[in-house]
Amino acid sequence: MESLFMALAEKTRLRLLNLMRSDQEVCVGSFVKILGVSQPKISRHLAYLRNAGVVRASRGGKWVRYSIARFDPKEARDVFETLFDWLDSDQAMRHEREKYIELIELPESFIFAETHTNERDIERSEPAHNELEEFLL
Amino acid sequence: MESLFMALAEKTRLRLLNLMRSDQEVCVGSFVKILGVSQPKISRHLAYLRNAGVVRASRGGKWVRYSIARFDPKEARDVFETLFDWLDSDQAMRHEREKYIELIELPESFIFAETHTNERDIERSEPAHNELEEFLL
DNA sequence: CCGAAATATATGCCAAACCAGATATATACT
DNA sequence: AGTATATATCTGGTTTGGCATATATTTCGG
Repeated sequence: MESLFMALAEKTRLRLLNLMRSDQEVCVGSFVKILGVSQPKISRHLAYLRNAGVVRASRGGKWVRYSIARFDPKEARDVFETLFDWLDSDQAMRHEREKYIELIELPESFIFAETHTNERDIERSEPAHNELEEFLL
Repeated sequence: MESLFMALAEKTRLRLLNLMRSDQEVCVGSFVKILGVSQPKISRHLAYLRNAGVVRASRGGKWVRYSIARFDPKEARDVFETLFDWLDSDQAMRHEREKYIELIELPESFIFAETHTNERDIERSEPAHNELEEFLL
């Protein structure tokens, strides 16, 4: 219980969780780009959350996607529900989250690309960060 | 927001908050006796909670009584509600809290004694810690 | 009514532990 | 190879606990 709250006691981690709401799976690259935080920092905080049992990771191809774990006691889930409502009342948090939701709703979104055929791979091998940064601009 | 969760990320502080549920005002001595933790440690963690804006203190005579503060955003209060439900699902927490509630329901409870008449004072001048420790045994 | 004693609470200090942040390096996948 | 992600390490700052001590408030003795 303490470790869960410890996991929530940091801004970056709250922003990470905010993007993982609604059973969304988010890959590290998205975090990096949307939050504008360095990749090692993101990775480290994700490791914190992982160790605290707050998120789980699943590797799909080159990407690792994180999502919020389901908790044993229902009461813990309820805490998260209310936390999310709180996050939603925050202007910046809501904006970041909407930005992410827009992003993944793009049909050509490469963020969640699974295994690709070769054609697709070529598309993806384009300088992806440029497209993404353009979109996020 | 982070500071609030930081305040919750420690067992002693959670136990303190657990005793302050239901708009109860609790004096430092009660914490010390019920939780079995040294007085400076209690005082320190209470100061931590005070600085984080989680609790407020009011002095009544010789005693200082702490209670959970009311928060600005409703969403923060909701987090606390669910936190309390979670605490209540914990065996030890529930027991500690019941112990405290029994204690303050004693009509002769000296825990919250305000200014006393002389007769009363005599009662209180008995070795109070013995009574209390007896009760808590 | 004054001052000493008793009780309740807070704080200063120190060492140990812990944690965040950054950079560098390693690993895994394509 | 090159890209995506993870880990290791170091450093500085924060937290923590214990102990002693300081402050505040009431009580009591004279």
